[in-house]
Amino acid sequence: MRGVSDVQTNRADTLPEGAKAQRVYLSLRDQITGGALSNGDSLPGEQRLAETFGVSRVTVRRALDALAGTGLIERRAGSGTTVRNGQGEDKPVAMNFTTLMPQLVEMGHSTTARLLSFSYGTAPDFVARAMGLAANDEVQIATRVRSADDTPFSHLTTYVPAAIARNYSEDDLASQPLFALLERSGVEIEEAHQSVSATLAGPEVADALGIAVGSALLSLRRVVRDINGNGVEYLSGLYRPDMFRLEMPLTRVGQGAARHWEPAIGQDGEGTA
Amino acid sequence: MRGVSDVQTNRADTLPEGAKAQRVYLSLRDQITGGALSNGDSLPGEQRLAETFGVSRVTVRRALDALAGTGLIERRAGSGTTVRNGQGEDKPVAMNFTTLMPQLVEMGHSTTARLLSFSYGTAPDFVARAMGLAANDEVQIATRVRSADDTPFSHLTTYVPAAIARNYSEDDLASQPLFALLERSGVEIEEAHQSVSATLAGPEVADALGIAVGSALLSLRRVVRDINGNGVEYLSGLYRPDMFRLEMPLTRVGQGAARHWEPAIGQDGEGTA
DNA sequence: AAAATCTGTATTATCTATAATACTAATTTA
DNA sequence: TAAATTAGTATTATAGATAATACAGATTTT
Repeated sequence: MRGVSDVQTNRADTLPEGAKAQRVYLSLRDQITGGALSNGDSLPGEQRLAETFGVSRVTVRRALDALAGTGLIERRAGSGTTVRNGQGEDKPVAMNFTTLMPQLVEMGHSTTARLLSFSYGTAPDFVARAMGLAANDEVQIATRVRSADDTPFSHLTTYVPAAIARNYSEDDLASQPLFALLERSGVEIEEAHQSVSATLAGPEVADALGIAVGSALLSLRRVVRDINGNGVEYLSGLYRPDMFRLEMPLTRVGQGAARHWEPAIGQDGEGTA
Repeated sequence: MRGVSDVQTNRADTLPEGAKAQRVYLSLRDQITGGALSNGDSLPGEQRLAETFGVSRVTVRRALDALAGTGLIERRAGSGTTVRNGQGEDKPVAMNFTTLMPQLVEMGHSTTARLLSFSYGTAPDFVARAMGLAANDEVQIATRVRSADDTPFSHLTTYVPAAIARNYSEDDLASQPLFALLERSGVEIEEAHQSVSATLAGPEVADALGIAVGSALLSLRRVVRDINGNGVEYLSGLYRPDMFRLEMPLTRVGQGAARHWEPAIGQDGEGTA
């Protein structure tokens, strides 16, 4: 009854039931995947963890059970618990600032898209406002999940004015980046505004991304306008932080008071190899 | 025993305790903020919601209590529950891409900093690796919390090589952006690499930011290097998504195959007024 | 070998989320 | 006005998460 869950490498569907155990689990998990706890590191003892989190040892135990189930930690009686962060950081998909719009083509990974829903309807309030549409304007609403090497990493919902959206098909959406489709449709893209934030995974998104409800997600909102200032795309994207990072290499240019930062294009901070 | 919690407008501290209530809360919240439920919309009755989610009415009630606490819904006996997606978005602190390094000076808000901890020690593995230091190199480790209008919104931990850090005092850290202190110390900053992701609030950070353990946080890692390629600062920043957004206005420049995106400097997408 | 530390396991008690039910008061609808 | 629907409130019961405690087995340290 938990949707699609028995996948090959679903290391994420083991959330403990209790609320406190959940927090301990999620907190430790993020410390590991986030780099605060590296591979060989040994965790504090269960008793100490219990004190740190202000819960009982049983609760800590549940969280550790879940973590051990995902393979993130290894426990040995007498010795202790050590981090088993499957070594090399797993190379999450990195979206560079400058290659941001072209939506992750050629990333070294083979990314695929799956269309979850597709419909036409009136634009929601906040979309209409952001894009500068009338309240009754019709838009195409599509939700897609993108995967890298068969692991889903992003949940994207796009709103495109119906007049523009008619220029491409449903199949196009599943196979090509929306960005390319827009330009193919003759839209002259001029400006975009992006806002990055964070949120928690709700049931639907969690299911689609193969993660636990309550996991942290990177949230990105994007409004794209053409040369006339008309909104042509509204994107609401949710990304798994363990699979996806937004990278921004910067260099400092100019002299004196005019000295400021600019994106370092053409060079990757970490390398995408 | 929950640390500082009775703040004026902390709407982020309302995650329900129970696991089922959490799911209902997150699901409804996402439907609202995601646009599936717009402003004036009225929700189904509590009894119906209970049936839909397969939980009891008490559980639904908890979720709704939390939603009402955040101001996302409004409940009236006899009438029902309506979505109050308070449109104006509450104007959180917005950090523009181009003004990113100067760390939020002149934001329209009065931001203050509080020094949580301050010490010298050997750099953690991941810091040493990222900055290109030897494993035993000494660094200054400082943790600060920044607040806007007395509401904390960011939790920053910085690592600076001891040799550089000796050039400024502990008091300097509490009053000035680290960035300014570095340049004052004669460091010639040349390059930075930032990585944005998301994570969950652990006990310490949650307490410092006045939010609930398990809340979503925007996570930013920054490595700054000087003209010789030596790492001079490593920053690990956690930001409350309800108080902080990373904004990126972009424009499309160039022609043909060379057409690409560049940050639109000097113009704010939302306005910082 | 002894001591200390750790996970593994078990037991019991308590607290709390959840469920089921009933009722009141406000509001809308017929 | 009467009926229906709704949120607000309260009560009771149950199940499950959590806490507190104790001890055994494994491992490391002294």
